[in-house]
Amino acid sequence: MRDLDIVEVARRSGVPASTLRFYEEKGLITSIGRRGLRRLFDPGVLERLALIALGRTAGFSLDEIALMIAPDGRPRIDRQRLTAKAEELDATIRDLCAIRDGLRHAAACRAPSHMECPTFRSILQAAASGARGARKKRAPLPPRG
Amino acid sequence: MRDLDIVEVARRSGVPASTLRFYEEKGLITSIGRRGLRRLFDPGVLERLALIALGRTAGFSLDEIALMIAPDGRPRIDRQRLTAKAEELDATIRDLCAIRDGLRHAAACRAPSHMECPTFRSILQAAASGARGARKKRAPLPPRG
DNA sequence: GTGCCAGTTCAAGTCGACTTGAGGTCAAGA
DNA sequence: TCTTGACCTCAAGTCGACTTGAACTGGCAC
Repeated sequence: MRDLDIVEVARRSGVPASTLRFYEEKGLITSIGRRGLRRLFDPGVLERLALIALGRTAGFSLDEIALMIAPDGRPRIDRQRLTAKAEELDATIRDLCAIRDGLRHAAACRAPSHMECPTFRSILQAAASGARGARKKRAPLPPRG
Repeated sequence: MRDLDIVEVARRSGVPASTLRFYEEKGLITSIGRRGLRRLFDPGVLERLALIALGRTAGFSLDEIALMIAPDGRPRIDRQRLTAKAEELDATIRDLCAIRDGLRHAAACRAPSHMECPTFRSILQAAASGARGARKKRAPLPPRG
């Protein structure tokens, strides 16, 4: 495949040109030259962008991702880090499942007020104790389609 | 239970005083008076804060939550909204499960490079097509314990 | 009564990931 | 050749949820 200009990369990857420039500035991707003003990229940038998207969805920050992607574009990944992140995701998933079930219950429940429904109250309890716990920042989820 | 001053509410709820002031300013909670300078709150504020925490964990913004909590503190919740949010959470959960499995696989996989592992590549594919899809903002997950 | 500390107000700052705006430049079409 | 339109750079702005800083004040201990 021939080199791609920024417009082409944007089109194929779904990542806006402004974001591509931003990523380049951050060192997440590299352009290999210009055609006129336009940046040219190696087609491999598409795979790299996919890797970045993966990392973002997993909850890594751009800075973390930058550390994990080797300059040559191949992932340079610390297995411990991956495992740790997987466990973090597990916790997140458990929470979200509980909340989702709570929402479904609240939507279906016929108690006169949610506050009088034991199920809802117990969900509240869980949420409250979550807030009371250690306040560690969890990476936000990125936009999704 | 007697009225609680802001320090007490902070202690019991785990929510910093600065955040309580911020929430009051936003109209999410209401103080019922002062003792000297200190705000006093009805003990019901604790339940309300739990409700707010629940909403945040579910991915609602503070503004959305403000709309859902009636002035009297009892939830005023649109069942459709709840169901919609539950479905959104389902999608999120599915994504996160896939990513988590991918991370676990990547951590365990013995392929010389992740890029040569078909499983990893297929995960990449999924991430990439996610990025390509409609770019709707998903609410970030709040901090958790 | 007077000093101190922990509360108060209000404005401004922070953080991450981008986006937007103003003004500049280049390649291609008329 | 000249125009046009798209990309360029660089700085600044945005968004959400708070936090922080400076300056102020009220109740309580001494």
